[in-house]
Amino acid sequence: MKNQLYLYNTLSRKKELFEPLIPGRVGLYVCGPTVYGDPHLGHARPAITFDLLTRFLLHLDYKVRYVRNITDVGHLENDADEGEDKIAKKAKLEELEPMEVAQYYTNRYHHYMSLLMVKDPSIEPHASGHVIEQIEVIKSILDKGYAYESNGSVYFDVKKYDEGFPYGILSGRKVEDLISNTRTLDGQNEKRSAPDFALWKKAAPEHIMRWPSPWSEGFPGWHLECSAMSKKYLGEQFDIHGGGMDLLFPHHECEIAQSTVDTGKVPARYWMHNNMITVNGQKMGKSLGNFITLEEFFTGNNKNLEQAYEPMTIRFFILQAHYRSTLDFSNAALQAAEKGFDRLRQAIENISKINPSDKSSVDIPAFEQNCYAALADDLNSPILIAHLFDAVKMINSLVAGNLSISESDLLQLNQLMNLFVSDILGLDVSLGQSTNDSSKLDEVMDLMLQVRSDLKNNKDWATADKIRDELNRIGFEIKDGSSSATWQLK
RNA sequence: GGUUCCUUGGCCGAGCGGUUAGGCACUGGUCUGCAAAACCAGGUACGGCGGUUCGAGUCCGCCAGGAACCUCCA
Repeated sequence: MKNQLYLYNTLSRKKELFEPLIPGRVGLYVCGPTVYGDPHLGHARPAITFDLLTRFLLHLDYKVRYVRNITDVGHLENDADEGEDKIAKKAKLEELEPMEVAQYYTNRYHHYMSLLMVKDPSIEPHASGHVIEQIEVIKSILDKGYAYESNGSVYFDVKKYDEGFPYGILSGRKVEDLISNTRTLDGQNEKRSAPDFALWKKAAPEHIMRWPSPWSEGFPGWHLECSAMSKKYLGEQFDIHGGGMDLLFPHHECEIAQSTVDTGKVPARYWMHNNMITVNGQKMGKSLGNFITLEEFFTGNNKNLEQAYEPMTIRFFILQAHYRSTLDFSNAALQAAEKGFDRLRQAIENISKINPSDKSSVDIPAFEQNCYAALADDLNSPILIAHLFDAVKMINSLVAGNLSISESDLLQLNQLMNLFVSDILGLDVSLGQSTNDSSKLDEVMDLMLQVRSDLKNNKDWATADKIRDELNRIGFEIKDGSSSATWQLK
């Protein structure tokens, strides 16, 4: 029943059958956050995309080692002499220890990811904890002649690399184009050529995050941490490398070049890139200032938000679009997702109300096959969700008695809904009623409904409706059935 | 300027050569004292112009509009 998994590989620009290097095992590396700002909706996308991938791989019985880094050093704010580590800049602004800032945002990231039901990676290496490994990679590249030292900094020689290796295999860039089209930046004089990128940067005097190296007191270059840490934890070659599309160039292209010189191999065989989340058609990003933090989503405290949204609404919203498509944020879209998810949630609750028959008029194996086929086709979560809504309709019809289902099929249906909704899509469908005092609440509500029933029997519609309306106002939804009434918290 | 990608119904969002995507909203019906929920039924679509094909949102070309990357970024 489980299909073979096809994944879109950016390297080949087509869907490919996924075959791991070592049968039964998957090495996955995903570019994690730079911890200098609060996690926002953009951070949720790759986290959820690769969480879905991991959950599905685990379900397919692969042993997965999922490495997702924390970038707490190494990305430059400006080029060359103005070079300053982002973390350090923010730290000075707030007069905090740089690592204190990094730790604060790392904690925040973890907190919000767990609210979104994103599972922890197997290993979460910090760039700052792997400076030694990064220096080793630089030495290796220098030894092989593909890097040069300049004024205490070390640069990767892209032109030389391009002579013997296919620079641009991932992004399709050509070195000549890069040379002629690169925008004029300050301090290019240390580099031999514009596309060259830093492996090690000498720290400016005011730069407080610095480490000793054979070349200078400084810090590792832009793209080095991923090469060094993926090699350390997943080996010279591993299965899947993931990240946002905005990292495709230059980050991943440079990573491939570094690793190829260092180890002789393209580090990952499958490269997966999630698309951006946009606001009014424009990328949601730190530098654009149009991002909404996850905290704001959950509290509703942002001028762009008409209301607060539950973490599961956001997860469902993201999963309703394919990971390689842009997804446009709007309150209307979020609210539609909220209602849709609620219907799904309610249907799962309703499964327990179904009475089995001798035989089925529904096709559960077909439903199962459809779900697996959707996931196997490059993690097509929107198609999977469409099939789940077919099941919602099926469940409600079964409850209404329009369809019939055998006991074994019912058991199977229940398991499949649980599998796809909870285990694989990672959606928490519990309705959030606290269990502590719910029994007393149940008793009170039963009493209210009993009183209403008596009123209705006496044709006192006005009082009966008043009770229903008032309960509605408080937040209880009353559903009058033909024989009895039920209620639920809205 | 270079590279890559996108344009689907009121909104979101799949599909990518021939058969209902799905959700939200909307309309009619069933049920109900009336509602709500649920169920049944229904409508609205592939940016424009050419081309390939028996047949094109789906392939090709041109045009228009938009985006991402080329600079830290998920």
